[in-house]
Amino acid sequence: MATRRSGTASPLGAGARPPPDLTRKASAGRKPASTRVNEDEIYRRIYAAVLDHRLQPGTKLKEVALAELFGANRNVIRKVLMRLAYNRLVALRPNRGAVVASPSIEESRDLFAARRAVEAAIVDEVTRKIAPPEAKALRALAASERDAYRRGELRKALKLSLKFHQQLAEIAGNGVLAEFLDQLIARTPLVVLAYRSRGTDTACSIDEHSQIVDAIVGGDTAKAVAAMTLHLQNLEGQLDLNDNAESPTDLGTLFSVDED
Amino acid sequence: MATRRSGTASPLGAGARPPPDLTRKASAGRKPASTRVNEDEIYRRIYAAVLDHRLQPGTKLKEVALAELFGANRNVIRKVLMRLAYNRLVALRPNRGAVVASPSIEESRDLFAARRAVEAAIVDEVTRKIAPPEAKALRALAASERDAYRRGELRKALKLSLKFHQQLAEIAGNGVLAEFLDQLIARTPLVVLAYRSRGTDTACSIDEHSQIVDAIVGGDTAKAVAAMTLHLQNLEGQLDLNDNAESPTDLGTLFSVDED
DNA sequence: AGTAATTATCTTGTCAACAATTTTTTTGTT
DNA sequence: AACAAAAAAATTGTTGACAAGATAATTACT
Repeated sequence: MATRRSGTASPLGAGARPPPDLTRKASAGRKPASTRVNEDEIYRRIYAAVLDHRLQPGTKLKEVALAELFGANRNVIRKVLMRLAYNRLVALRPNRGAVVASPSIEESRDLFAARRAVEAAIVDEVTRKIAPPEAKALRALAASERDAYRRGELRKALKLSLKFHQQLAEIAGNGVLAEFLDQLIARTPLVVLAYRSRGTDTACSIDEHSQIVDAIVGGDTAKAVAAMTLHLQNLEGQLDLNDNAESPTDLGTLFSVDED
Repeated sequence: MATRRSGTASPLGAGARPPPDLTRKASAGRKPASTRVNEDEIYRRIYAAVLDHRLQPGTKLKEVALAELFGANRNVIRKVLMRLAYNRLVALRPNRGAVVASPSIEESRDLFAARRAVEAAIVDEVTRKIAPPEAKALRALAASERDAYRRGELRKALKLSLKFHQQLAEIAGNGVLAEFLDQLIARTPLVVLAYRSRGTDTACSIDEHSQIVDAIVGGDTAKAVAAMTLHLQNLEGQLDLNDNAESPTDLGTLFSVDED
């Protein structure tokens, strides 16, 4: 029946990054159960599973299944799903449960447009106020990203790429914009996965980050903003965001494996 | 004791606007209780109470009190508080309950900077794609706002002002940016309330909206963006965002009435 | 046989009681 | 009296059970 989970492939591994948290618990690790994981960990697992294509868009995320999978209460799962819904990684339909989100083409375009707006503002501010040590740190980040990429460690490179963008936000010093950027960054991978055209790299084109740093250090805000805009446009350009192709939304829903 | 609520002034009226909702219920009004209100209504009530200064920053929002006040379950209250926390109208401290948020000066500045970034992007896009009927609608909005303001109906004027900004976002057609704007708009009134300098109007300076429309219709994106930026800077300029004054955070906490 | 209605099962939503933590009050000591 | 420690009260966090809604399966009917 439904409670059986013998042959069920449980594709929830580990390896994502901390989410925007609002109601974090202090320390509740009093129960020794091995499979027991806390709320943040569950969030990360599901997030990673979505990003690793282990959970396709449209897949239903049933509360009880997740609850017993993680050895957690259904309430905790519910909270995690709300957080994921807040970041648009899952869609929450009233009385009908949660499904992995299937971003539409339009939504994807909007997402990138929003990133351009937010990151342009960030770069503008960074260019105005950057100090030498911060510039050095940025260069170091871009360098290690490039190295990781050259060594073929795509996963690490992607991680460093994200770190680069977030570092810029931190230097800009605007908490609200940083928050927005986090939301956008959280949503981007799903879009990239859904619409990337065959044979292109998902990672940011390597030296673009270095070029952005150069432009920032140069002190020309317009030039720096242009560099960032170009960078994001290149990323978007690697995707198939034409209206012709059927949106994977419906396809994903149709072919959803429903986890057993 | 705690369950007594006879003399308790319950300052939760009505009159706010729909919040960013993720898990809306379809229809659950099967219970006839008169005091019974649904989740959205509770959200609006608390939101309005915060904006009307009936709930000062720092005021504790106890779950049971709110629950029996609205005739709702504590679970519902919890969800509402999470939504409010998401919009930074309340702060959620682990194991210590929720309090009405007290935005810091820095956060307030960041908020306005973010608004400039987001609304600049919106106006830019609107200027590129606006059609005559939309322009007409915008003018009508600006006009009725001005009229309401002249008639002294500040509340209505403020509402129309918000509507104007949201209408721009809708015309721009970017759902993500519209979402961001909603978040920013939701947070703005609390900041304005906390830091407005004596003797200034809270509402947007009247004809600025009309001027923005003029610039948009003119087709010059730079000019239109500048008009919007100026508008937002004027609004921010009406506030006391200097570091000298003690932040109302602590004051609010100290003087919190704690609802009875 | 194909389709509509009904029943059964499953899933989410709601609720109230219990546990753990924090805050307040009381008590004892210097 | 003032401060520190301990007890009591209040508040949040967690858990499991029940109810309502939605999906799937079965049966009846054309």
